[in-house]
Amino acid sequence: MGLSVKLPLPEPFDFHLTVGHQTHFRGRAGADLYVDATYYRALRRGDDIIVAAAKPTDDAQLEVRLLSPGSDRELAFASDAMRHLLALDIDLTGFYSMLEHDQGLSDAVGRLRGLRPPRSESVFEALVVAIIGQQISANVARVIREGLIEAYGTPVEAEGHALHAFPTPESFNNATPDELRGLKLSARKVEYIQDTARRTLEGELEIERFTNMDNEEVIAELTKVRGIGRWSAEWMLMRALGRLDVLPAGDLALRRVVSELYFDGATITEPQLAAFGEERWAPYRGLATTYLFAYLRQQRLAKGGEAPAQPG
DNA sequence: AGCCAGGCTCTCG
DNA sequence: CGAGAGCATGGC
Repeated sequence: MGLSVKLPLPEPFDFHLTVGHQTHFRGRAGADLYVDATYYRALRRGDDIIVAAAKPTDDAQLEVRLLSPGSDRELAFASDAMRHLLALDIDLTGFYSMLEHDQGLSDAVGRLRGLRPPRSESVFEALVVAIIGQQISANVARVIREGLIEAYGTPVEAEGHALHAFPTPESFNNATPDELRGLKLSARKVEYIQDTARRTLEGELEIERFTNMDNEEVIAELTKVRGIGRWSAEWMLMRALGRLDVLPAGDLALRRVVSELYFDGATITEPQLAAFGEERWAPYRGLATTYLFAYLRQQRLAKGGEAPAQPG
């Protein structure tokens, strides 16, 4: 059994699209699991692991269940976590009115109504995922991420499903570089990830340090860290801090999709995309980015035809 | 087979 | 300054 609570759903909210995007429409992606129309996640609270499940109810609410031992306190943690992970706290109305005046964007993402920009559990998770994803294709990054989480995450069972909490900074810090290289990371990415783990353990990357900074201040701070460039910092801003007006203009896939939608396939540079986005999408550049990535993921899925998403 | 992927650092002119 | 090499591996 276990404890549960029902959350009111914001409007608009599409559970399937949001969790599907979080799991790359594959049912499982790293620490996130989406099966039986239920979103599962194992979360860390200090040294404890809280296992939470979320599922929409017939009366248009979101039921959050606590699957690990605990009481009201743990349930409240699980419920807050789900609100954070699924971005239930943000207001999408401004973005949607902007969309009405943007033909290119609404043609591409008009069918994604109710998608919310899902978030990571922590700054550490967002940075590690960003570092893994540098330069390589989203597919390769996903494979490598799976391997790391299986090897270093904490295994948990949730209603018969295998689940992993995202690895701790300690676990990466204690690993030898050779072990991590064995998991398909380049020697350089191993350095970056272990350095990020060490800085996290030393308290240098605590989320509180960033919450009062504006985007450019956060980027300036993070890019002092070797291995974290502008793109990775922007990834962290979107995924960990939930910033809604971030445009990773250096992102190759984003440049290509914008080029297709607005420039007839002509190549655009990073400064061109930055200027275009500022004029066109501010203050919702991050939402536009999430929607375009989701659009790309759906395109790829439709083309590749593998790994069906859960029925919605 | 070879080339490109949701970057970043380092080196060199 | 800007340009170019190298990185690791999966997919086309």
